[in-house]
Amino acid sequence: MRRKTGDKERRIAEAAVKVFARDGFHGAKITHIAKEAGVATGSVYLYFHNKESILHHLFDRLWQELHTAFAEVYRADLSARAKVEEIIDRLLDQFEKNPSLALLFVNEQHLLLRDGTGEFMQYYVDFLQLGERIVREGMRSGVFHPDTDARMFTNLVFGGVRQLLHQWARAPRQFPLQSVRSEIKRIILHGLLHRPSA
Amino acid sequence: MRRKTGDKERRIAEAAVKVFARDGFHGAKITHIAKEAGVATGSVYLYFHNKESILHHLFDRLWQELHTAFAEVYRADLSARAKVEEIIDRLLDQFEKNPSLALLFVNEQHLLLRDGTGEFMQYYVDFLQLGERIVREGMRSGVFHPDTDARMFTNLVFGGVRQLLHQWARAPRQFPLQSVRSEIKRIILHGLLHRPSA
Amino acid sequence: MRRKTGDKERRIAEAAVKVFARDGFHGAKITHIAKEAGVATGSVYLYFHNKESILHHLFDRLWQELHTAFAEVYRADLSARAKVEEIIDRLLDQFEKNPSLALLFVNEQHLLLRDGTGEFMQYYVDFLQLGERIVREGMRSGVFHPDTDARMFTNLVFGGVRQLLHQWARAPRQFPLQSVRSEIKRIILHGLLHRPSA
Amino acid sequence: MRRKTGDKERRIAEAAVKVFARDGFHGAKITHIAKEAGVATGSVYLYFHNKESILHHLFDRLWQELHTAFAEVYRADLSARAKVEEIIDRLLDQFEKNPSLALLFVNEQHLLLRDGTGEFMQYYVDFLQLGERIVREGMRSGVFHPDTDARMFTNLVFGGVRQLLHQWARAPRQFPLQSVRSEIKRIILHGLLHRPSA
DNA sequence: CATGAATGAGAGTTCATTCAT
DNA sequence: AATGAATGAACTCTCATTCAT
Repeated sequence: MRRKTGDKERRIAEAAVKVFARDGFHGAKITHIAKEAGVATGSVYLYFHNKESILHHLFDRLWQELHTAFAEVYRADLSARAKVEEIIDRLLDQFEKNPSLALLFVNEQHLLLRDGTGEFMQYYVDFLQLGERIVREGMRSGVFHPDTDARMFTNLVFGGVRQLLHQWARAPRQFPLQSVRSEIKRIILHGLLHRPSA
Repeated sequence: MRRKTGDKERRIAEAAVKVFARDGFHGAKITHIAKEAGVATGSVYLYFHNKESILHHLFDRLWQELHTAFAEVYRADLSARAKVEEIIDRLLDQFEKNPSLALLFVNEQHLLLRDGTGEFMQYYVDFLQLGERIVREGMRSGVFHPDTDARMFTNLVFGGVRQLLHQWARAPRQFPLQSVRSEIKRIILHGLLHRPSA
Repeated sequence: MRRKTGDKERRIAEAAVKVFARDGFHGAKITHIAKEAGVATGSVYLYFHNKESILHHLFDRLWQELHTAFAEVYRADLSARAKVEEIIDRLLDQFEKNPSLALLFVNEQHLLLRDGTGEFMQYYVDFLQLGERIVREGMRSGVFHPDTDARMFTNLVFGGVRQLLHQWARAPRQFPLQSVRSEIKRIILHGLLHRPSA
Repeated sequence: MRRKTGDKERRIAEAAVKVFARDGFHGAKITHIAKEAGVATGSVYLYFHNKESILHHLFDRLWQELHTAFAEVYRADLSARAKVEEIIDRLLDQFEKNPSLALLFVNEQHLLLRDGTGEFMQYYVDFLQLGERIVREGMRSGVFHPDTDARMFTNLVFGGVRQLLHQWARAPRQFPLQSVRSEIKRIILHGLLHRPSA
């Protein structure tokens, strides 16, 4: 028999990231994914139930990894501020090596949010709650401004990071990830206003 | 209710906003848009060249309006800080009456960004530059922190607003636009950190 | 607009009879049916939900017509024997002009019997019951043999007619419908045995 | 239970009868047949050239057995009437132990009749001719009615048996094979009419 | 011989777009 | 200008068959 090589699923998944990122989920043709993966069309269906399940798989995996990273940060012995900074870093780390994944993340997640199902959904919700919890932690300890709305803050930052990730993926030179990291932190921590007295 | 007068184009455009928002651009069927607009399928093609051009039209119009609003703010006799606040308000104003438009804005714009063409593209780029200019203006006058990266800041805020707009459109109760406005401003102006001395 | 000509559905239905009869349901391609009907592929789906529903439609219509004919016979003022003969005639009448319909009837009905749904199913069951009732009627009046099992008889005759219909459709010369009619009647009424005394 | 010895071909054939009967030839998947036979998918192709040839094989074997049985009857020292009765019995005997085989016989034979090839075809034609010969034999000896059309009669009976076999396979309780046997014989021999004088 | 993963041609169906009325 | 029936290209998915192991 022809033994399952074991990397075929990964090859298909990686090809899908690339093609979904390039053509968008609806513009992506299974045939192209198969070709990109060096596999026959039908083989895609040996590993994935259908086109949409490939997308689900990718987001499930992505968010599972993010979740793991975030949980680690959350449990770490760090100040709330350090946790906020670390989470931003971990989020960006996830995409640093793979701009295609960033484009997928930024452009296609709404397809899955629409129906609200999928393993990844739980991780996504957890992530937002975790962000809120850290913010409240910092508020209790007096480091963060007491009037902060934790949920708004978390979403604001998440959306900002997402947008910058998008810009980076489209033009890495103009938005070097190193600057992205530091600028995000500076702005969300200190705000835009200049306070010479501080 | 308006009857079949000369406003068919607008009726189709409005129907498209609704259907695109509900079903997504690719899930939306021209037939449904026509029905929603109270118009025959073929009539859609009397006013729009094809499906994609409807989307282009919607984004062109949206960004043109945003552009007008932003330009007004930019030229106004306001402090840089007030301009930043005002721009956020104008951005949210645009969607306040129309959650469907917000969903369209948030979920489907990437389709048009992909190829980088379209009238709206110029307005979008202009908007980001205008944000940068205002930030630099504030930096020069000493109100904004001198180390701010204007482009990063603008994108961060734009992404954050986008995300909160999304949340609002999906669950208006949990993200009342009024709170969204004030929280965004507070956070981006003062940052997350608490400075009792300030 | 392009007015619905009204005969397109019939053209498709008739083409389907022909193609199903020739190639079998599974061997039949929608494309071929469309071409045979002088219609575009997609047009088939304006009139029928899917391939299987064409088959359902054909059998529904066929059995509805048979049902009407049978009910007429049943209600007529005829002896039980005359009714039996008449029903056989009506059954064959239905196919006399359309050998393809006969092949469809003979070869593909089992596909629909499998799941037991469809409008036609009721007519089919009714037909068999009606046959039984006529036989019992004749038994009561003493014309038919008292030991006859009405259900078995009905099925036997139905099966026999079906088989001869099949042979006729495949080789009309060898099984002229006129002989088929008279032979069936002779055999089922008098049986195979020769009784000189009778 | 037999283990993987040299009987794979038979195991596949038997599995095929079951699966073809249950799902129909076109609904049957080679994979399912293989699984049912306890064999790998590819192994099916070691014993059969392709899917259709499995069907051919089954019908060839079936008709060969029927042929043997019929030939035996034909050569036996029996009256024409007894031969007719015996042939009906032998036909039903063949399926008595295997309702799946009956369903296969009844529902899928038309697939092979279509092209008219296959070993079984000869046996099938022979069977019909043999039926005719017996009928003529009985006519010559004066036992059967002289006006009988032997070919029509044979087909009528064959079709009737087929139909009753079908009913039995679908609902054995309602059509017990024992009653089926006796009723068929009674009806075809004596006919439906009641003749008190006889 | 046996295996079952891999193949890829092919079919049903959808739907943006066209066009006769 | 307006209509909506008609079109047909194109895509997803299936599954009989093959073949490396």
